[in-house]
Amino acid sequence: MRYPLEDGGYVTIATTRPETMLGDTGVAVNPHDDRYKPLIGKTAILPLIGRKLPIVAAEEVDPEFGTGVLKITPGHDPVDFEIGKREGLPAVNILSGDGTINENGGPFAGLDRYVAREEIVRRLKEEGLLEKIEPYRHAVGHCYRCNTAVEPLISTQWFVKMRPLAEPAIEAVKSGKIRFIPERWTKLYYEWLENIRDWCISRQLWWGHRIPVWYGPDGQAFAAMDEEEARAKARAHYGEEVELRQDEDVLDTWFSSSLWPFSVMGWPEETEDLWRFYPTSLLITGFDILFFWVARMVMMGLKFMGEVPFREVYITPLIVDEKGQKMSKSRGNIIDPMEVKETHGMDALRFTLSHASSKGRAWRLSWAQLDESRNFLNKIWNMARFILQNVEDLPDGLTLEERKLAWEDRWILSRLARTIDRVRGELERYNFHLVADALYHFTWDELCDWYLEVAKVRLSGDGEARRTAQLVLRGVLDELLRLMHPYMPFITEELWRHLGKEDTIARAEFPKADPARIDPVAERLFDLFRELVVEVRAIRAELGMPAKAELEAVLSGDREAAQALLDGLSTAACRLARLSSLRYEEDYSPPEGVAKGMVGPLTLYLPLAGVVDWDSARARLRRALEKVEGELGKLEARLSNPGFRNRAPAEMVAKAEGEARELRARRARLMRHLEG
RNA sequence: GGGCGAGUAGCUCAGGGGGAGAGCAUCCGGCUUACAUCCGGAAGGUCAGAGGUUCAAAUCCUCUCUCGCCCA
Repeated sequence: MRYPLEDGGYVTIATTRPETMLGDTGVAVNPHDDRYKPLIGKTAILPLIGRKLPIVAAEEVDPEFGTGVLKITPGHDPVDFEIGKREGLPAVNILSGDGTINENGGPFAGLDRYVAREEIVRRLKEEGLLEKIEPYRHAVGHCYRCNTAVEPLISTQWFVKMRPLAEPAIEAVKSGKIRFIPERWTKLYYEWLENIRDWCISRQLWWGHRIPVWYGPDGQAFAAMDEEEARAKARAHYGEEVELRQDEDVLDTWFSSSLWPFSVMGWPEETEDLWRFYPTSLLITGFDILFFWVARMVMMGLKFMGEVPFREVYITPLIVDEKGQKMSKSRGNIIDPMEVKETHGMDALRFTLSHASSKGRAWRLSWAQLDESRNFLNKIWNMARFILQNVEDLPDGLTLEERKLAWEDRWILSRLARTIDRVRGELERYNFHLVADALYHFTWDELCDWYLEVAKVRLSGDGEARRTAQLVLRGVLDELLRLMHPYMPFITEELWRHLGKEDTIARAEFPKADPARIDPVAERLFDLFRELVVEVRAIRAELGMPAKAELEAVLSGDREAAQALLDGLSTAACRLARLSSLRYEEDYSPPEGVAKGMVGPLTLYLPLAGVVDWDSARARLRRALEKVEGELGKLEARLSNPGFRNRAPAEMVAKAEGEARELRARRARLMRHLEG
């Protein structure tokens, strides 16, 4: 559109909304734009209307965009409004509430905005003021419900003055009355509050909490708790009864939400709940509403209750799909909780979310992870079923007191005690994913893979040994269910009842570790036992032994270690490693055709029959030797560094020396076996 | 322009000063009476790059690169 200049000539201005010209009160150019610099301070004439438009300088104008000349319509554009305010240009509203042009539109008054648009274009064309029309993809906002183009216009709205509210909210965090986890969010919180702007709380919606303000006939506003109070205020003001009209707008939902910590407990009544439960201890929410909600709850809590609404704020990441994209229906990457409920169960969803929670910004959720959780729950179910089947005949009243525990009992009880400690510790630090991890690995890798398998030895027998195993199994299940319950409430409740409990598990005591159960001796021995079983299995698998062949194994080396192992765990070792026998010989001289392996300070001899790849056997030993030499090389380099000996803690030096000693012994054995 | 987060095994991610871990995927072998949604074994990584601090760096500091988000 061409806007004539008072002194002759014209400037050309591009617009996507020609009808807004009716509200133009100025023209702006960029002060650094040489093309238009001379025009600053001059005057343009608004076509069709004749209004005089001062030409002003504004940094906001992008010389590259359009023609580089901007028409200023303070009444209908936010940027123009700012410029207009700065330059003292009047704001003219040309629109009525129904989308028609109002009396400020001169000859176009009464026309629908789109009709007016066509009419204006036609008239400009007639007057030779239309330079050209070209297609353009614009970014005018549309209503997400009715898809109507949204027209910015100036109106009266209610604002909350934020500065006086923000100061105490900053102070509450600075003084430590509120703590953010992870701590880094604190910074963002400060930044927002320190640069806070007044908050517009009027919303032009048809639903919601209506703004509690009533207007008299002359527009005088009366804010009140209800209409009756407003009426009283009006009566006092006018000295007579007048008609009142309530503001038609509703409050921003975040305004109502900011009152939530106390309004849900009955505020403004002084209820018992309010006294008892305000402030709460912990708020858990996503970082995306740190400003919208969290900061505002703090401000309102301090304002109306005189106290912070919560002591700690745990900020979670945002749930996204496995590619890191925000879940949205239009993108089609939604994981629907209702579908998860059918296919995997809510426990699986809960466990997955716990396990996948992290301190980053993305909380990735995928069907693969849900599968993993479902498998874990299935494992728990089967583990519990096995235990329950095996303790059916356990009489009431028996306890572990005074009973002689097997090595494996001491081991699993020790591991459980450590797991309980770990779970409690990580819960206190809000490391939910580490809690999930601890539960997962204790249950699967220790209880199921090792303890249950070893316990089968005694369970298949009878007498007191069987009773002890049963008691340990039942006890471990009992504690483990309580420990897992917050992470998987449904399955644990169900199994709890199968354990014969009357009351809900939700009311049971959360386990507390008994330090006396922590048993490093049993852990060391059981580790050696596991090493033995794994070594036998590995040798068979790698050397291509038939899976079913039962073997006679011989141990030699450290007599003491072998003794404890054979005394307590040889039957279990035979069962788990499929051995027909396991014995110790101090100076064993193996015949031909014996595979050799390393088990801690012991050497394992495994006479193999059948189709065996002896080259692999030697290769296996060589690989072991290479690994030992590699590790030993690094250790010795460290130990020969004077700086390490002088500066590192003595226990680190001692540890390295011990490890080097063991590796040297192992290396010697490996070399001997490779020669033989 | 400013700020924040992420970059570790093929994939998804833990770990956060003492020498690298999980699940899935891959390869080999198993229906061993709780579980094939399972069991056993194996392979796979100069922890984005470059400097620095330290006896010691995936881990702490600085810079660079890539990706994502927030604010203006």
